[in-house]
Amino acid sequence: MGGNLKQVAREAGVSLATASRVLSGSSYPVSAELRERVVEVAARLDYVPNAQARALITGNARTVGVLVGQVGDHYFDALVDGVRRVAAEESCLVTVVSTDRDPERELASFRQLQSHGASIIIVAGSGLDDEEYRVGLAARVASFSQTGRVVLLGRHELDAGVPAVRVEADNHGAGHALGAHLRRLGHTRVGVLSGSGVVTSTVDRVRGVADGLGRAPTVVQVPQTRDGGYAGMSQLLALDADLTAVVATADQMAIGALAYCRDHGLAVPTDMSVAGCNDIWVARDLTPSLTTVHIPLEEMGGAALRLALAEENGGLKRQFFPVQLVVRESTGPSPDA
Amino acid sequence: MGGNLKQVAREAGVSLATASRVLSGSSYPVSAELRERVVEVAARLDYVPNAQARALITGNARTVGVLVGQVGDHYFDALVDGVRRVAAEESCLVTVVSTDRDPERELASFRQLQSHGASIIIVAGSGLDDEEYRVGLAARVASFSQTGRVVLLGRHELDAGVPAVRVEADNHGAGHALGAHLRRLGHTRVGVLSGSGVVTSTVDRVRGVADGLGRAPTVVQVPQTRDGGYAGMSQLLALDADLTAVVATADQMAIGALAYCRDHGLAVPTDMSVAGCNDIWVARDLTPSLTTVHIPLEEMGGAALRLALAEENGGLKRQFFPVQLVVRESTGPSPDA
DNA sequence: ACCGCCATAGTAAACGTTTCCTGCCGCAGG
DNA sequence: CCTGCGGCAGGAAACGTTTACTATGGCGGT
Repeated sequence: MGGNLKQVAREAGVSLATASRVLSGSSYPVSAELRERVVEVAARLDYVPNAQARALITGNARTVGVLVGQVGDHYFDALVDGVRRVAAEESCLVTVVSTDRDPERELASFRQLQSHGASIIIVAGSGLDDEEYRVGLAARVASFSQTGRVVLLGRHELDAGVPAVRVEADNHGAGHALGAHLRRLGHTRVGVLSGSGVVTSTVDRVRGVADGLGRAPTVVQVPQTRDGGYAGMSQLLALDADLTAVVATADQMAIGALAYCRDHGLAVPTDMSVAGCNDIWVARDLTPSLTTVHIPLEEMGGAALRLALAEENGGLKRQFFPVQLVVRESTGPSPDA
Repeated sequence: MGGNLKQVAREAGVSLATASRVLSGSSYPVSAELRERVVEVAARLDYVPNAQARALITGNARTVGVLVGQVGDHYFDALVDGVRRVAAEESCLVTVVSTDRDPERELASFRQLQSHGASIIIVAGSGLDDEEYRVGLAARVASFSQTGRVVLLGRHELDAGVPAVRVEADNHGAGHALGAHLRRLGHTRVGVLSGSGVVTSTVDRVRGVADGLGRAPTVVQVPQTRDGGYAGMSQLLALDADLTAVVATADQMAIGALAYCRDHGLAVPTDMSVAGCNDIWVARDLTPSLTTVHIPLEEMGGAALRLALAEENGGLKRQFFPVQLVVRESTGPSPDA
């Protein structure tokens, strides 16, 4: 299993130190002759430096860990894409680990990333509203921030004392915009398809809808998927057959709701208005195209990493992203009006 | 920056060796009393083992690297999700790095993963049909396979001598199914929206369409995105105004084509049949719902990792996944017939 | 001619683990 | 009573790097 630095040094007839200095890009002066010899031998032997050994000494592995709630969920995928885009520029390695919305797994995964020498950990996970979990996470963050930086992405349940960079979207504002939009259209009986009720971003959106609408909507909690939305639509109508509008806390669920309407002869938006949240790319290509709220998820992901990298020099500690209502064809005036 | 093994050992009044044996789950016998003391101290100090140092000795970091062509592309996202699902079960860490379809970056990234001690590297990247690149990749694979396993996922341009596990889908069959389907519907003038012409999976699909159709379609190469499909549709009609059907090598492009048709008053499928490939989740929720070919991308991703893990004990070297045509509403009889 | 400094090379100590090997103790067999 | 062995603890080497420190030689300044 060839190819370590010692072999290169021996083959090139130089000391370990010299070889290291050449190949690690050190500023220490090495004569042109030796330098060239080392480079040549390294190429010939296909020397690949061992980043683990290097990190053991320098402490910095240029590695970013990202904790997400669920793989395959567009919300997290978009955030991660943003992180990766920046990571590529900075030639950082990104390790994503999914916690499947399990608090215990999230803590364990955090530990695992910490163990593997990540220098930045971005927590985009579930953001659970659970006391024990909160304490555990705070402890992990405190422990890790001695050696690296933590970014809390799209969540805010930890109090300000916790040493972390924060990147957040205006989730309440997103819900509020949708609620107000429906109110302007004359809707009073509104349903909400909500993802898990302990995830802070979801909770904020639901509250926002209520506030924007000026009254309490009917809420059901369902899996945050297309099929969850489909099933939830049926639950909502069972709870209140006179609903004229539905808001989903994520576009996938809204798409499920649209499918339900189509399958059950409900015209959208004539009989039923449907709106989503996040503005996934396909929202504009549906029929009817989906009213939703654009949330700059990719930008947020990118910002998360950038802030963490910049913070070395004491940069910005918090960034808040505004959202924007995108009105399309799936919402219209209430038939009651 | 506390929390290393030496501190735990000192605090517990035992030797480094004993502490290590307790905390690394070694089978070496340690008395119950010391064991308990070590565990207690480790918990109290919040000891987090340094995986880098450990990997330096054991050589095994339980880390999987995945090379993908482009983040945000559903094709790769689905593959990666499959990998991650299995990785979670095996508690492996997954590091994904995007090469943006740049061969040079792909090679560099491969090196970077190798350097960071990945024990398995899954190459799902571009699969370029380029000689120099092929040689470079073969060299990297050969180098890495001395210490780890390589999986080539969804590509086949490397010859059989290269020591790697292979997981492939029947890309030619996918194209063939679509071509044959359109032929049965009486279409003769067919357009193809193709992604990059040097990516093997894409090339295979295009050939498949031609073979299934029994004649050469009009092909344009466009970016493999929704907007690429939209623009490509316009190019195709400029090349042949009498087209009655279009096949896209990925669903996003087909969605763009549908949007183009809607914007330009072409009824689907009456005036124009449109079909995609991959069967992304939203395909059935479009209007009209999209005829496409289901490719088990997640299963393939999962299989890739599983085979690599199993191969330690000399497992299967190659797995081939069949595909299935899914006929929906976006294709119909040719208006010419 | 001597002192000291710069440029460059090499030696060895660290980084945090795991594990080989040696050593101690008590007990059973001769 | 001595020998051997098994259960357990610790010392120290090793993994592949980086880097602080030391060593050498040439050269300019006095």
